[in-house]
Amino acid sequence: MATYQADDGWDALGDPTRRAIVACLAERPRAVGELAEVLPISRPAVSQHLKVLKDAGLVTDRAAGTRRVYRLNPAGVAALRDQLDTYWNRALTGFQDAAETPTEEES
Amino acid sequence: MATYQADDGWDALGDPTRRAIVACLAERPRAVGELAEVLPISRPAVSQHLKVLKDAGLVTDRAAGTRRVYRLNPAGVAALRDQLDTYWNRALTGFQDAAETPTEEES
DNA sequence: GCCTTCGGTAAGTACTAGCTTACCGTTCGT
DNA sequence: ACGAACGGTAAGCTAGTACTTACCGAAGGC
Repeated sequence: MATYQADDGWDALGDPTRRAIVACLAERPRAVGELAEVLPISRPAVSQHLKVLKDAGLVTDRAAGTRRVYRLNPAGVAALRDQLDTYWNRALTGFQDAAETPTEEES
Repeated sequence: MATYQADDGWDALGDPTRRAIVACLAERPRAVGELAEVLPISRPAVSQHLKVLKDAGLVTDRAAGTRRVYRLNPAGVAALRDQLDTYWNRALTGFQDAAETPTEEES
């Protein structure tokens, strides 16, 4: 298998093409061929990316005749969102001591 | 420059090591050397990752003597969270028509 | 039944990003 | 002023991943 196996939703979204797929599926569910028409890559490449996204739990697929319709998985997206919330809360509660010192370069 | 330039916070979080750094900085701000002690990589590698995270707006740095203390940037984290919210909302509002058809393999 | 459409898989290639060591500038301590 | 600590940068190597074309199975239309 030359395809990449994502352990994590973050790894899956680390690729710009996969983010484009996710953004596309956020509008409405689409078949593999539809995605390949929009994106600047071949259809097999789309399949490989969809496999990664599916393994990461970010999309779900459903057979519809000969076509296979992929849609965004809200649960997977929510999982990432919760993790970001954790970071965000820790960053705020732990240390506001330098609220007036934003990213100074040097003296 | 052999260092990777992230266009996006997603690209920055696409790397497991950078996620470890972010998780570490979420607890409390740390200097570069402190991070290098905890992480299984060399100090220059940490520096390179911090540059990527800084360019992505996920961390901020502050000079403290000879040391340089990095901390998580709540604004950067919030930006990613908002984007996930958008995806999440679209996924829910656009198509709940198949709420009872989760990831079936085939007939 | 046949052919077409659709999509996943295999094999192979090219590029890029992450790591290392080596080096240099800066700041503090004495 | 000298030395040490801290950290950013350069150059180079390696690994892995994103892409391609070719092939194959499955489901529908006529």
